[in-house]
Amino acid sequence: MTKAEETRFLASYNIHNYDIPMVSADAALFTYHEAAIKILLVERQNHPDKGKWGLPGGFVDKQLDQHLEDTVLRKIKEKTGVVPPYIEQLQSFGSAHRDKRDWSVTICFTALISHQSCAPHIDTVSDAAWVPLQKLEQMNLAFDHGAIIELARERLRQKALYSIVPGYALPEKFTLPELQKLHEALIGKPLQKRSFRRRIAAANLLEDTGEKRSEKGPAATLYRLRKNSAEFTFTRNLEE
Amino acid sequence: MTKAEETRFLASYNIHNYDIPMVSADAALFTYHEAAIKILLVERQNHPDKGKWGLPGGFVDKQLDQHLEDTVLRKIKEKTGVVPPYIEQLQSFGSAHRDKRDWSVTICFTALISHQSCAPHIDTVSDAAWVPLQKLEQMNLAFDHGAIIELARERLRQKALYSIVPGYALPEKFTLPELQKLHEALIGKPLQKRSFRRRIAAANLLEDTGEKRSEKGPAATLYRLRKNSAEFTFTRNLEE
DNA sequence: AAGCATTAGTGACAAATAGTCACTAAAAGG
DNA sequence: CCTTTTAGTGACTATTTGTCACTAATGCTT
Repeated sequence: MTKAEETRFLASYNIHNYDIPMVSADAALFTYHEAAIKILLVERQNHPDKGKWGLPGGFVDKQLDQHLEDTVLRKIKEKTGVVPPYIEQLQSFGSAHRDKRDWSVTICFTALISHQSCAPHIDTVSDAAWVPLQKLEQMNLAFDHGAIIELARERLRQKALYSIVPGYALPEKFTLPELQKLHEALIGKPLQKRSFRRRIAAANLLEDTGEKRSEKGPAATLYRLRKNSAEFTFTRNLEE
Repeated sequence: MTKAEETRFLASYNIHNYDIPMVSADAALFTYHEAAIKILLVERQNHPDKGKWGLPGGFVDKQLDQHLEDTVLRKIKEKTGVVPPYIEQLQSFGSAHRDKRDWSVTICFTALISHQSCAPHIDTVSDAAWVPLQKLEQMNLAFDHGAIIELARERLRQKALYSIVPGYALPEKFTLPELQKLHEALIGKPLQKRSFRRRIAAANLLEDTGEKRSEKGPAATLYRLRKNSAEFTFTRNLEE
């Protein structure tokens, strides 16, 4: 049904210009919510791969965008209503086959954001949703977006070993146990509390908000990320 | 003179198609020769920036190239006659201003090769040359290639602290003192011989060729890189 | 109100790995 | 044969992380 529709669409698709590839930018936007790492996915409204879910992104608009990042941020803002506090270029993917229309290049970014800061807006957008990484396996994503997410996840996993970049996926104020649980979720193994906390304290990466919060135990201190703490890297990895 | 020529060229340049950016791929190809880190530069034969030197690279050719890497490897082979043993994607640069013609995106790669393996072919190509990194400061490179090289160099510097990737810039057979001098050149500081050798030995990254070579002192063992030694990363950096 | 389970935060020592540096001995050249 | 240079190693120090028990704060239950 949609298969035949797509075939018809592809047959009529024709780029009659200089023989250059299409260029788009995509975002792997992660967050951490309810003990799960989630990624923002969008349901495609157009061919090809109509109906499948994939990364938010789109073609570079030469009028609207001055830089590659502008394209991604524009698309992220469309879906979430806000601009993420952390964004970094992941890698570009380009080949004759990754898009059925034509030779296509996508410049992919990894971004992190707190769940709360964009939850209100996402609720009003019917075609965007936070998907826990665990649920991705049984999903058939558009294009090569599955492989892209895989790479983004692996890179984020590495960062969890030598930086506190994952902290940008938490709310502005968070506790050290929360940050550790996020790192553990990324790495896939438990971490030593002592090692984890010691190095963060030594590098002075967090600011004490003066507030505390308690759930099932003693109150935990609420911290926020200091400026430029994304740039800091430890010279030694935590044990995997 | 060439300025007016370029202005005329730019005025007549017109992309009459879908309004999409140009896409090219460039290579920062490094080698180590005569105690200096050198990069392969090419003199531009066409506008814009005609006459300036820049990175080897060019537009994606949808007929010739199946993947982005094919574009770069094709261009590298044109200039050096060979395919480098190490290549990795660096980063993409895209903006409305980086190329005077139009909105332009370039996907940049970092590659390493031994000087000897491509020296014969380069000698026959008049518009390509190995340029020591120290000489780059007084050069006015094409486009944003100066900034790209800066980034590639910094990334390579990091790799010198936690991998032996730089080894791919040496001949197939090399000595440990040679490798260490290369790493020191990248890092900009002397390294502890003991620390440097100990970790390489522990990780079993090199294969003893059984041969030795001597210059002004005792004969040094000749090693070659084991397969996949580029993938290995130490969990702890050397001291900077 | 007292007791219990949970857990934030820390003290103290072991383990692993890099830094330091002197030392031996192998080449090359005079 | 002596000197200079330098590949390679032994042995100890320093630094950082791993380990784990322990204290005490908090919410919940009885």
